[in-house]
Amino acid sequence: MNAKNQKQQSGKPKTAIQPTREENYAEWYQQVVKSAEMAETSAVRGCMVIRPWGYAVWENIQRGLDDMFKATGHQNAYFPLFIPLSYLEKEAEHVEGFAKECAVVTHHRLESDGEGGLKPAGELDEPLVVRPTSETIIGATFAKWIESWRDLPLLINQWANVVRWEMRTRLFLRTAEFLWQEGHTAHATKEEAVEETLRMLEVYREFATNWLAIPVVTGEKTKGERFPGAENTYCIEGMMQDRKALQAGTSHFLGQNFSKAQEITFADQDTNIQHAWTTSWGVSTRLIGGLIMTHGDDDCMIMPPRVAPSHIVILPVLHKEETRDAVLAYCEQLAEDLRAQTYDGRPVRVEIDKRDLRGGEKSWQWIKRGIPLRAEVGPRDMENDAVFVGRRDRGHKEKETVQRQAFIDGIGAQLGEMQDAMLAKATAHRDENMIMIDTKEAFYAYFTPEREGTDKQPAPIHGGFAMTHFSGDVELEEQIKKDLAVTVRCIPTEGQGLPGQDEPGTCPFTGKPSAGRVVWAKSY
RNA sequence: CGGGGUGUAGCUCAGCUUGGUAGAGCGCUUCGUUCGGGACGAAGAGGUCGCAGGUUCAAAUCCUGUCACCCCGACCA
Repeated sequence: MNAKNQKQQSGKPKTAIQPTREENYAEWYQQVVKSAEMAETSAVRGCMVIRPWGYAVWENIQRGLDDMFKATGHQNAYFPLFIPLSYLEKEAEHVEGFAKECAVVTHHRLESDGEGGLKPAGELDEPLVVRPTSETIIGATFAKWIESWRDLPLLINQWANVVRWEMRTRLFLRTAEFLWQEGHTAHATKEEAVEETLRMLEVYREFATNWLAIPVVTGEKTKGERFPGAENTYCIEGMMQDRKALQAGTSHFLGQNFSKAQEITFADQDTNIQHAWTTSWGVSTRLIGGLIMTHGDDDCMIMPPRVAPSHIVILPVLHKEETRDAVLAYCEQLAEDLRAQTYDGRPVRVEIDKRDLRGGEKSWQWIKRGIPLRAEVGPRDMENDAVFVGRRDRGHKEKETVQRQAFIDGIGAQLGEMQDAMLAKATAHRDENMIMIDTKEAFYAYFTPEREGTDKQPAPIHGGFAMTHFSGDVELEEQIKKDLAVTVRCIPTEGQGLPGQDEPGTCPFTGKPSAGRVVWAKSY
């Protein structure tokens, strides 16, 4: 069904994109990615082109996180894209976990196939794996760098692309190639390594909450969901608007598994040779998918100001030739004054859209991109020394005239308010859809879609985060996954104020004792 | 990798059942009228119908294979 048909179909309000979230959430997501001009599919299967408006978001994410990594003592470095196959083979669980999704380079040149085409030639002695993650190649380097306890801790981060040959891909959420950062650290003691793992988990929580306005639950993964080769995996889990969970970042305590596999050893203060304790942690362009699914609405994207590529667009109303130059000059001055203001410790990011397009069309394009503020400026505003302002997290007709100077002076505060409002809204949605469940029947009912009307279609959006006691049986978790496609998202870490989290109780599925509640949900 | 669906103009799609040599809307270009809100009129450009075979006098249409994308599973950040 095309947009036109849908528009004519009924009296419902016209939305900037179709379908609405309620009608078809998965399709809505794809329309946002496309219509907000963030990314598109490419000629290469499973790989995306990140467009300037989407890439600018990634640059802001990088900047914010990188500052936090530096502030916690980490340094950036860069390691090879290619990993010798033998490296990957060293850690048994690790290989098993990644083997199925590795791209492998077997040749190093091309030659003519005699029919006008090219064929690979020069077979490599040892195949190279395109990194799916860099524990092994960085571990091998660490083994060379570390000799003494004085070399520890070693705190390294890499910004890079990785490749995981996934069966099914979705822009930003799961692509064959994606951009991410991976932190890798080595420590003298287990305690220090665990502390590092939790420190970076907290950095991720802080970033997701205060930069992306995505409220997250932090916690530990169950054995079945753990990173291949890790002792413990911790994660941040956000709730999307369809109430499914999105794993938005992970932090792994790797114990001595990788240091033993790769001989990362050091001489301690008693001259004994010891294996180091390592960690790794990462977030990826998937965060942008989380941003879309947390904040977007039926009119497309809404950017939290802190990571928005631009904060405000000035839309000059230029159709009268005699006022054109004056309006433009007024807009230029306004832009200059706004840029002199700061938000989040940096100059306000301002655009002027002078393109010769119809006002409505232009305005809708910026609405779809999710820019926080739109200022329409025409002769009338100029006469009143005012601007006509719309805020993206409010209705598109809810615009108001503001005195120019008051608007300029208040822009930083207004962006801050919008950032806070977005977090508050997302948090309320999360809290509304978080429930404590104490019986197996109630649990199964909660995750079984309700049928509505006569068409027998499952309710498209249902469920949420269910907190139950849990005995920890791997088989039970498997069974529930099979029955309902629901998994334990995490065993929440303490002190998040989650209801009943730390109270002991009884597992509703097995009747066995349980130390505390875990979070169950369907997930991406 | 299993089940389902779709590939036709830049985009969204019709045409396929019943084979006869390419259509619409949007977008784009030009001109005019408009313009505080996703305009209207006129003219114009644009496609070897995903790809490869086969059947046929003739294939977008029928058959086989193949590739890509989407949805549901399995896998996963």
